[in-house]
Amino acid sequence: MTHCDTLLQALRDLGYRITPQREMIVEAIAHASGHATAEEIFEQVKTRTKYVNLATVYRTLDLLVERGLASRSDLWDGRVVYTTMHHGPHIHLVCRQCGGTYDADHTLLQSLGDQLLASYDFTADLQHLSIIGLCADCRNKTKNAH
Amino acid sequence: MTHCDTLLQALRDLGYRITPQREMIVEAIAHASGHATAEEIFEQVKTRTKYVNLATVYRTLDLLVERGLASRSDLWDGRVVYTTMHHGPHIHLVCRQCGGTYDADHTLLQSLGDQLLASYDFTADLQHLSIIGLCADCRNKTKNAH
DNA sequence: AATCTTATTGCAAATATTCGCAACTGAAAG
DNA sequence: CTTTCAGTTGCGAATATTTGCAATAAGATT
Repeated sequence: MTHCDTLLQALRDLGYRITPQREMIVEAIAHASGHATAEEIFEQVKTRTKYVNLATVYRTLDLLVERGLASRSDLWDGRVVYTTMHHGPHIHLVCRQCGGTYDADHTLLQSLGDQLLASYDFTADLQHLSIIGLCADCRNKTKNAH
Repeated sequence: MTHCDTLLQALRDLGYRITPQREMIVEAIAHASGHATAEEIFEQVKTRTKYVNLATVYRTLDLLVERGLASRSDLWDGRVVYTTMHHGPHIHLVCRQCGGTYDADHTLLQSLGDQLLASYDFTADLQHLSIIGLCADCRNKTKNAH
């Protein structure tokens, strides 16, 4: 069973209808290498059919995220990217000054997740957490960046 | 020295100009109890003067965040709130299904911050981190929420 | 296969946020 | 106190995202 099929089946199991639009959107995001923006996914699908609307793409992506089948990362400077959970987990370190992004080992979050579950009964999605901060470069030239 | 003055002085020290607009925006956010949206801050300032523009509010807030003087939290369902660093640090747990938010003890992030600095030379802003996930209520009724 | 129920779509309008650019004005220097 | 110049503002236009609503069509039922 391919990754797409897994996702589609998950949606079906949750009681959602599988429309041609959803199928193509899911295929697009599943096959995207790494992260993709809503716009990119829309463009991708549009190369295959004219029966898609950007609003539907947004709605489908929201749906996937809401159900934990995809993740949405707010990359600071306005970029918002989506990935299926299939994509290997990692932390996004996003520099609030230069907007640069760096990947960090997600196992650093292991104990945090456990504690949130134990203490707050909250199941954290730590697959693609974004953490804002300052990268080393920007920290060293903090005074002259405007 | 009041909290506002501290912020304004910090901006001045960084070489930014202190305009009446910035002064009022800083006062608004500093005095807001807890979190405030850009729109709320704009409304607040507008009760005092007509010489403010929403774009300026956004620009000033971005500036404060960029310089680490305030934090911006993306509260999932579209709400984006700002707080000065003065506001006590805590983790925002945001449920991706019901949109509910819960505060968690930020000391859970202590070691994470240390490790990110040690391993990636990245200074993480963990004062008001938002973590997406599923709250206990929503986890227990996953199947019938659409 | 026809029917029915209601989730889903498309479209256009509403929101939220950002950006380009000309006019304006802090604050440093004289 | 005046000048100067780069940093800021306001405005309107561009972008990004969401929402209301009528039309459409999955998928269950018969």
